[in-house]
Amino acid sequence: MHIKLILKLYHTDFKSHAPCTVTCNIEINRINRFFHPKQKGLIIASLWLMFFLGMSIRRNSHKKPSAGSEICPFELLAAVAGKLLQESEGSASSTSSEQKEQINIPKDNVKQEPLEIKLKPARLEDLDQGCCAESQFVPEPSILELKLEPPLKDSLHSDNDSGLEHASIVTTSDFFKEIGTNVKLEVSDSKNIVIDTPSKSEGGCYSHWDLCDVNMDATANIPKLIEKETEKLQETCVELNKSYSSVHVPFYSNPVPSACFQRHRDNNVKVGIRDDDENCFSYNQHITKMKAFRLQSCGGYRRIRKMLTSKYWKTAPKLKDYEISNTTSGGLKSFNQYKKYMHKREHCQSQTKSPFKKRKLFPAYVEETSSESISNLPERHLSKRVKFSIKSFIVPEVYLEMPETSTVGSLKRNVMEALTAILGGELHLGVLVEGKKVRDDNRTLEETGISLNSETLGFVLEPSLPEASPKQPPMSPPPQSDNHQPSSTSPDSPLTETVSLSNSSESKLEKEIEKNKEEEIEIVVDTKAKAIIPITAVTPEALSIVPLNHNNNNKLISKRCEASQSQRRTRRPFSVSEVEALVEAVETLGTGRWRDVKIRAFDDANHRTYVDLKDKWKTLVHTASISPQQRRGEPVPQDLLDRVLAAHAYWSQHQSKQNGKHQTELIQTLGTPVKV
DNA sequence: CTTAGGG
DNA sequence: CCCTAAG
Repeated sequence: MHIKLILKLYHTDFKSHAPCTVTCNIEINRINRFFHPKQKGLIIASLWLMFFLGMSIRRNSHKKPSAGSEICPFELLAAVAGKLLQESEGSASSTSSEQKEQINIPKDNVKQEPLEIKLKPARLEDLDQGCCAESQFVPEPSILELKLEPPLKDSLHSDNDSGLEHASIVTTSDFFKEIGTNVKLEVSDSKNIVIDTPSKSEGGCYSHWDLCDVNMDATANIPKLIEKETEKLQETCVELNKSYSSVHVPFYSNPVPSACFQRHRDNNVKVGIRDDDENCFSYNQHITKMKAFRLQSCGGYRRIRKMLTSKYWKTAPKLKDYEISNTTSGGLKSFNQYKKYMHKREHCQSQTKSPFKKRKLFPAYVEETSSESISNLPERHLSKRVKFSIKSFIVPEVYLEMPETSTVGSLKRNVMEALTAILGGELHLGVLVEGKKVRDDNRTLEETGISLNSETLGFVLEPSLPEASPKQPPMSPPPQSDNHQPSSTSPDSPLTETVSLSNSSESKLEKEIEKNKEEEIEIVVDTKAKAIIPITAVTPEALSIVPLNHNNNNKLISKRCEASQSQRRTRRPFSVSEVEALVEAVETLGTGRWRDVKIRAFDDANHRTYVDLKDKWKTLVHTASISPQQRRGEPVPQDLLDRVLAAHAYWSQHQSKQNGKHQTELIQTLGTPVKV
């Protein structure tokens, strides 16, 4: 499938001669390659943007909600989505009967190989017909072009014009970038960005979308701007939905998006599209940051297959016999090691994109708008809100071995037994960030990077492993009732969680041994979020049951177990303020007393161990000795680096570790080494 | 448990 | 950040 949607928005200000262009390219082909076919949510998500635009055009140009017979952008997009999804389904599983539904669009287009859609009401004047004219599926690659009108100067509330009048900013929104899209926003008027949809229906030459009346100060980030815009866009869409509720759009296997529009209790409007594969994307308020789904578990599937066909398969008795038993810690450890080993393998494989069958989670991440560079804040005054939307949980991986001669029936039985053993027992919930398991329940969202590092967040179900999770005291066993947010106890994360879940478990024996039980759980945290980042961070890491065979299996098993125990911590770059504190402490304490440094300057930062501090110092010294160009990450003020060098020199000379009386001496010694 | 260093 | 050998 090679669908490429190109969407261009031309934002032209005819009042001034400062044209603004918003270009948005969505290459679905790429998406298709990068993500699991079943991750239709993403695809649909990307199409949503188009949808919004299409809706807008339509509304503006026709002012009538009726779908009519004409195909408008929305339908077009929907159709494409359908097509795309169908492809995906087709390749994924062909026998399923559930996917017989066809896209309700002209078939002549369905088969099209490279399909580029071009809607081009590029000019205001053409908008009206443009929309319709293009509504027929154009066999030829086409482009959707919309002209966006800038706001009227007077309609803006920008009174105090900063000196950035003609600053041109080009940026890329995470959202688009992540889904293979590029958004360029050029703003000639740095203070205001307004995106309008052209329409001659209004008195003037254009009508507003009412969505991008964003007025931000000149220093605001463009991304933030885009956020706001998208936000408004979202709202607009919801509104539109009302009038479109009767429109039947041939979204693949699923009637209408409107059916998915739901309202959340606390006025959180949720918009989502659900496909037949229960991939439901919920757009909570803001769609700004749409993160790509990370595939991380394809390896598992492959491995299973491989194992199945491997001639090295050992005869494996009943799974039961191998249930992770908490016999001896030694045994457990070895098991963990196996996990680790496998995990690493998977990590490598995860890079390769390939079709696989695994259900993913769709946690959504939301970040507060006013999020200043949070990472820089000395201490969090404002606690960000994080929003989660968990699509489903993956059942822990199950491994089993069987003799080649065993029957499919026995295979099924074994699988079922294994699953029952896992799911029947106590389940724990694992929280993954960047594919790494967060073990400490007491860490806050911030600390774990869930809020900051919005990359990936995932949840996995795991059987209760007595020994494996020692420091996790009383975690509510059933995942359903589990808040499972490590933040629930965190002081600075005043999150209000609403957990609504519709538990629909079903079992399905996938091709080989795989099997998933699904539980749709939706967790909405907070209310005031600005951006949503659907993420898929499922590590196949979940616990697996491996036949503990007598001999050489133990080795692997051992590795596996350890993985669940030693997940690499999430990376948390030191902020400038932290560096400052570190430097200060080292200046007085020296470089050989990291525990004291820790106590002195990072006593409250549980996630900074003295080893971390030592390491940080090491890197700081290094950083200070290289050219600024070679430095990466958040730049550390030069004066701090100077202090680092000075302190480093001093303490290495004074053989460091002594009492802490060096402070004065140090100061004197250093005198005023810091030359501004 | 801490340090000190290599990875 | 992790891992570990050495105090």
